[in-house]
Amino acid sequence: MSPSRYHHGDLKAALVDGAIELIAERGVRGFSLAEVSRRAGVTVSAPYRHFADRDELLAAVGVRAVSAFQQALTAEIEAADSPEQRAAAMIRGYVIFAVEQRALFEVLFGANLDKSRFPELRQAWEPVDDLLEGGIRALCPGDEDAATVLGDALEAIAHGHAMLLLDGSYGDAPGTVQHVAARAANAALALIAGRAALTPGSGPAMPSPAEPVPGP
Amino acid sequence: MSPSRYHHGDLKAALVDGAIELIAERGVRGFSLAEVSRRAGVTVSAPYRHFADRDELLAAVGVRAVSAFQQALTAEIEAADSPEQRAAAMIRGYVIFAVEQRALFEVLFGANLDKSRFPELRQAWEPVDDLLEGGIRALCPGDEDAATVLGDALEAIAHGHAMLLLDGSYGDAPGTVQHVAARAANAALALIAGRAALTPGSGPAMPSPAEPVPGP
DNA sequence: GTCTATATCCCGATAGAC
DNA sequence: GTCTATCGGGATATAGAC
Repeated sequence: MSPSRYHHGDLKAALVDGAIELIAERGVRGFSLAEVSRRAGVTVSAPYRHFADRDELLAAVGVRAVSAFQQALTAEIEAADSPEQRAAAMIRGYVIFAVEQRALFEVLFGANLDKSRFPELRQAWEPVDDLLEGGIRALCPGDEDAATVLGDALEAIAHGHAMLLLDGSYGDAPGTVQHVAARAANAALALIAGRAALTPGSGPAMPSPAEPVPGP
Repeated sequence: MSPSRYHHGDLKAALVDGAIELIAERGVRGFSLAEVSRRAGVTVSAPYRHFADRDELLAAVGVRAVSAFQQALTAEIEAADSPEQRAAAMIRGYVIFAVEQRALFEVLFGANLDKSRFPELRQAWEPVDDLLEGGIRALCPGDEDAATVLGDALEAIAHGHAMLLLDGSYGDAPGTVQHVAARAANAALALIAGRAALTPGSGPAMPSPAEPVPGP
């Protein structure tokens, strides 16, 4: 069955798939190039034909993760019919993605990849940025600063719920994911309803140093 | 002079201190018993006289972290004079603590300690939980469920801002920490102002959770 | 209570054979 | 493109000397 020399069909793709599986099992911390190689049935040196080092493989996973994230958010948005509902749907999709694609989510926000080294990663984020930012802007027509502040707060709501959910802070009873996602969406609606309190000083006293959308 | 040996000193405390320093430099991921031992000036086997294993030292750091967290939140609360301001102050303290005591914060939320193994950790959390949930209850007199939902949402706001801030999503310009903490507090106030949308089913009938709101 | 020494395991990365 | 072999590093943890 095994010839003395064995050429893999598409090792590069197999390594990315294996990395996702491994991260799903052990988290980003438990990821290692060696273990991924083992699972792909190749020696630890084989991956270096396709990736310069460990981080380059992680970055490839990251690109796929951003794409999946974008797809998930887009799917959620399509079912909504008002700016408010669209924002709530995005928050809901954000939380659900974190759980259902936990490995990808961990790579997105926990891999600490060097963005300057992997410009394709930063580039992959752009459509997601547009998606999030554009959805929020509809809530604050003609007020860019307000949209940025509101967008950051909404994202923090999504991210906070997602992280605490992944940490197990909400327990693991059946239905918890949908429950928490729904509550995150409701929190988003509550924040939108009370958003007048977001900018206490009516003027734009504090220009934001923040980037509109995250990306590790 | 700092002693290079702890033969007759308090190695246990020195290890906890060193662990915090190390985590502050390299994060929880970069923590290792070996490196902490090196920094304390003892061999890698010495800590095993005081801690059964690596996680037991981390748990000791965790207990100290919870205590410091509680202290930070309490200090913020004391300066507030209304339930809303108290909640906002807690969120602000939460975010600032995450940055100023980053190592402790990482242990609290990123060490993934087995709480069933370290009941003292779970016990240490109880006063903090009471602080967070109790402060919220004043906003929802006589409605425990609403208080829980609101409390979880507020905590998610704090946690989301803190995590994104630590991840560098908001950049590192001077003043960013105070700025983000203030925005998190404002988001808390906005959420409180619009909290009717948090419980779409039980509150006064609202046809749509978020109907058009007067713009800025 | 700490040290020396050791066992065992993991990792990332490279050189050269085929 | 993959393998074999290897280097250099680090980790946790234990046994026994002092």
